[in-house]
Amino acid sequence: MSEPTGLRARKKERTRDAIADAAVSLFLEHGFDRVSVNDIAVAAEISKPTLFRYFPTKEDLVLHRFADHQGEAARVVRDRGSGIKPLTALHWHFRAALDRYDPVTGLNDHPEVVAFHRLVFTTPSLAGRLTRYQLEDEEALADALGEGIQARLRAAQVLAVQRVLARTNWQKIADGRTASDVHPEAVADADQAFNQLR
Amino acid sequence: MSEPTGLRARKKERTRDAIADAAVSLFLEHGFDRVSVNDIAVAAEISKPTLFRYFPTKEDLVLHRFADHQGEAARVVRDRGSGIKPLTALHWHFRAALDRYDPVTGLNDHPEVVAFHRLVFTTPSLAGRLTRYQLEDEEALADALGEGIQARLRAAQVLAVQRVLARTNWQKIADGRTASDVHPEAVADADQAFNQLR
DNA sequence: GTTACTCGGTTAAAAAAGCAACTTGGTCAT
DNA sequence: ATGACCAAGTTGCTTTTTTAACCGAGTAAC
Repeated sequence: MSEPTGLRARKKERTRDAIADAAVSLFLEHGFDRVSVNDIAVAAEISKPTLFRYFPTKEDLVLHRFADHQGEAARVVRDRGSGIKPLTALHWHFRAALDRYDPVTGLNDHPEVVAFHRLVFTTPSLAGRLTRYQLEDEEALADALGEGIQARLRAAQVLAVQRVLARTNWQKIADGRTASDVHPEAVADADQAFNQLR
Repeated sequence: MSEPTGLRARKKERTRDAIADAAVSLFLEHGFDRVSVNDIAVAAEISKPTLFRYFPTKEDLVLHRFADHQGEAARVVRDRGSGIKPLTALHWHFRAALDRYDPVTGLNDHPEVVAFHRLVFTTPSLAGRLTRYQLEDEEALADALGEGIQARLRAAQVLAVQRVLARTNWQKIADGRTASDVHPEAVADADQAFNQLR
């Protein structure tokens, strides 16, 4: 089942996690701009070039969590069962994410996750970079949906909807409500939004 | 004060410790001969060639603790203050080791240390290899003491005395007594032995 | 305005580690 | 004794990491 991870692969993954963890925890403590990549390298006990071999930019130290979900929407569409419309596949996928309180849905009240979201959206360079990821995601989804301007438009609308939903959920959490409390509304919002898309 | 240890040196030392710890704990649990170097490599999460880059033989995985004290007697003699006789320097050094319950004196009742001694002295290949270390130690001490057969003889006698003292202490500990209980006798034995050497 | 820092990011060379396949020597079964 | 196996070390090759030095942009001092 699980790939026979060699020693090399296992250590690489651990190093990557250690770097990202050190970075995020330093960022949360002091703010993105007050922490240098050198500080992170020292905290993670690696050298600076090694850090950049794992993450292309300082921003990616934070955004890799989004990056890891790159192209997910496109994949969902491509891998949907036969006879299922793209939009329903995406809808189900989002609802499933909601049900497991996946952080990407904004529906997660773990303090760490909340602080992380705050970090991303209140740091300009991070928010900026995040939109680049979203653009690529959008392109991939467009390709999965077909060709021409039509596919592009639908891809943009779907992702815009998902962003609005996530942002809405996050806002309610930020106001102090719990994830499980918000869950029903989140599901209702999602259903309405996806139905409206058709 | 502390050497400015680079990243490389620090990690190397940690790896070395991790290997040795994994090895000794496996040996203590299953016995020296029932544990393969491969088992150790797996437990320490390194590859077999890497293991042998750190320790030349399987025995050295255990004996490095003695190896790290290699040439200590010689050093004590060379670094003694002016006007101090070699024998007194060695005497004081041994007494200091007794006072801090250094495992090399045999005067240490930590279960781990006791088990470790048992492991070394009941495993033929280990005991054998240990004598090789002692020989080298003896040569170094002889060189520090001077030249000729005279120096050699004295070196051999000093180290023989230390071995007897350690073995005596260890025996008492093995009989169930505590280190602090044995300590006065150990000091008296040492004083007598060293005085007799003059 | 020049000087000197700091910070994000890169480069080249050398050390270290991983991997797989090999040698050597012993043990056991047939 | 032959062949199969296992364990201690080794070898050659590749990948990863460290190190120190550098680049280019920004910025504060004077």
